[in-house]
This record gives sequence, C-alpha cells and structure tokens, in this order.
Amino acid sequence: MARRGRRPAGQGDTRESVLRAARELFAEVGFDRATIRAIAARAEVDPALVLHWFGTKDDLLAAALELPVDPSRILAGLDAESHLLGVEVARRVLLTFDASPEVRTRMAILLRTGLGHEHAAEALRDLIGRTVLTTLSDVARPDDRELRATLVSSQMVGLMLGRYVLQVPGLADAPVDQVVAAVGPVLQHYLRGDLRLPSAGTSRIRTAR
Amino acid sequence: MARRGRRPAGQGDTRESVLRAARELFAEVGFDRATIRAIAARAEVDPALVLHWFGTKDDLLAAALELPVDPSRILAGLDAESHLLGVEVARRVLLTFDASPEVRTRMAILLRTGLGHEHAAEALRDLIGRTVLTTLSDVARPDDRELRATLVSSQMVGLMLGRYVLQVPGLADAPVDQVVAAVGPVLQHYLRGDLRLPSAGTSRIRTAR
DNA sequence: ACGCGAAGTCAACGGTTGTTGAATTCGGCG
DNA sequence: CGCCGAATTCAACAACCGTTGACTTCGCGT
Repeated sequence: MARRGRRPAGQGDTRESVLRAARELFAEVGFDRATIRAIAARAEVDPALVLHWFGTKDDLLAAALELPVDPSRILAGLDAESHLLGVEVARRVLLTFDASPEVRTRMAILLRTGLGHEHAAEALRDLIGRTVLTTLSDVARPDDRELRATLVSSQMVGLMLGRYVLQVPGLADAPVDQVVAAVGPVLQHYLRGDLRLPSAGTSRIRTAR
Repeated sequence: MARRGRRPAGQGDTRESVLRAARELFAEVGFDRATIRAIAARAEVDPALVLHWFGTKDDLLAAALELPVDPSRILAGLDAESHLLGVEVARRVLLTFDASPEVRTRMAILLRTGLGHEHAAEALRDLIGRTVLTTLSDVARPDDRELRATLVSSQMVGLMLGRYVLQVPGLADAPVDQVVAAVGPVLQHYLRGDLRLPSAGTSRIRTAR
C-alpha cells in the first residue's frame, strides 16, 4: 500500500487534510508533542510531504494559527448605549464557540501552544491585547480603554480555558444561557462601568433594567 | 572542575536546588522544552543526579507542581456579608501574586504544563474546580455553588495568565489597586450576586456603597 | 504522444532526549 | 582507623525528532 509517486486524482486537497490533521494534533497535545510524523500519519501521508508543503514545523504552526473567524465580524453592529451590551457580547462569543468545534479547536491551539512557543505567544498576546482592543474600542468607554479591553479578554480567555480546553466540571456542562447570564453583566461592567476603587465613592454595575 | 564522587560538605541541599532549577525552567519554557540536561545545568549538577533524586521526569514535574501557598490560608476569615467581599478576595489574591515571585512561578508552571501534560492538567482542573470551591464555599451563596466557584476561578486564572505569564501590556503594568477595583465587584457578583438572566427581571451588582 | 513540473515517497543523516549502570568519592558510624 | 552506604559523576544506549535529497509517478499543456 501507499505506493510511490503522485497519487491518482479524485481525493480531496491533500495540503488541506494535512493542515486539518496538524490543527487537531496541535490542539490535542500541543506543539512539541505533536510530531511531524504523527501529523503525517493522521493525514495518511508521508512525513516529508508535510514539510514539502509547509517548509518547516514552525511555518506549519503559523499556518494553523490563523483565526477561524474574524472577531470584528462576530461583534459587529453592537449598540454601545444598550445596558445589555455585555450580555450581547457574551452571548455572541459563547454561541460561536458552542456551535463550532472548528472554532474551539483553534482556540485550543492558541492556548496550548501559546504558552511555550514564542511564535504563538505573540499571537495570543495580540488576541488578548490588540485584537479585542480594536474590535471593542467603539463600544467601550473612552477612559482606560486598554485596561477595559484586556479585562474583557482575560475573563473570556479564562472562561474558554475552563469550559472548552480543560472542561472543568461545573463550567463545561452549564447551559449557554446560564453562563451568558452570569458573565454578561461582568462584561458590561468592564466595558462601560466605573472602574475606580469602590471605597473612594459609590459605583454600581447595572446588569439589566 | 566538577570532579567525581560525593561533594565535600558545606553547600546547601542539592536536591532542593535541583527542584528550584526545575521549577524555574518549567515555568519559563514548559514541560517538554525543559530538558533534564538543562535543569541539571542550571543546578550545576550532573543530569543523572536529577533522576537519581526524582526517579523520572514525570515525577519531577509532580514534585514541582505543589502549590506554594495554601489557598484556604489566603482566604481565611472572610466576611461573607460584607459588600466588599469580592474586593477583599481580589486584593488578597493579587497582593499575594504581586509580592511573591515564587508564587508566580508556580502558577506559571501550572498554566504552562497544565495544557499539554495530562498529569498537570488534572492539577489545574482541581485548582479551578475543587480547591477554589472548598475554600470559597462558606462565603459564596448556597445556590449554584459550583458554578460560582468556577466562574471566580476562570476570571482569576484568565487574569493571571494575562498579567503574570503572558504579560499583556495593558494588564501587566496596571497598578494593583486599579485591577482590584475593577475585578473586585466582579468577584462580588459571582460570589453573592444574582446569576439569573437579566431579561427575566432586575438585578444589580453593588460594588460598594 | 510526450515531456516537464508538481505531487508524493523512501531512506537516511545528525542531533537531542530520557534513562541506565558502573565507577568514584566522601561523610559518618563503630 | 576502616568501612559502608549515600551522593555524585561518567559514558553510553536506544529511541525519536526535524529535516534533506534523490527518486518515482502522475496530470496536463503543447
């Protein structure tokens, strides 16, 4: 089996199936343990072919790291004045992840590899920092914009880590609505609320009307 | 230099210095890239000695994973009725981490290795789930206790990931007080607030009076 | 029909890794 | 003082890794 030379036509794009196998393995076991040989085996292909398509293992990671969805597309058309802004953000993000295994896989790659490999650490830093900052900057309050964006990111990343990657019991099996209800007001607070120290005055976070 | 045989007495516990070197490297580069040889080199010791003390590399990781501080000790004596409960929790945790590089290192190990190595993933799941649950169960509202605890954990883990491990710009350089002021009300909400969907009624999160 | 380049495979290389067993040196106990 | 066991080192092994270069086979344009 697996004779030499070019394969007879008919089956799908080989390059794509290699990339899919790579994404799966990166998500499952991280960068170092996802060996090129294992990726090739899952794609039913020779190890050399992987590097023939992607050059080097780092390049393969870079190719696997692209975000599956444009964050600004998910969060388009938000009403900055609504007191349900935070809830709406939470709902959209949670629904996107709950609906698509593909999206969850990419996030798992980002988290698994972004904590050892500098190449991916930069991507993760970007997601938490710049990306969310730009997509939320026109609905967030103008003061402390950077802090607000990173706080939103930190809560969402922590949530995804627990719910989708680690699958912590109480969090992974909770219904979407419940999580949205709990987290929504928090995002509302981070986006539009008063971030100053409570002891210096009175501040309230309105979760709804 | 580095002659054979037992070392002349005088210098400190070798086993301990190996463990320290291992913790540093696990925190810096994760499990796979922290080679036994590199750990031995940092501890100025032969690689074989590392395994002589700890048996196997997995055992070494297990030894390095122990929590540096008892969470229940940090969170002892909280006033469940105070509307500053969340702020107090945030302050204590943040101060603990900001003050001690040792604590930050252990958390970095947990996050870096807990996302590839199943051995550590369990420890991380435990921290997010059971540990925080038990230490907060007597100040959290009795309903949805598990969800409340995991939500608190997810926020704090996300925060530590961004602030201490990834060192995201807007978050890593913010003063403690500001972060406490922003996150405190959120923890208050998770611990004591109404987690039901806002559209089903009115709910407010009092951050302070 | 035919050849050129792309797609795919094979076998091998040099390097690194975790782990092991024998050899060596020293502290401490009798 | 002499010796036993613990502490430390050395050298080596087998496995595995990423990467490379030569080779083969097919699709397609002319």
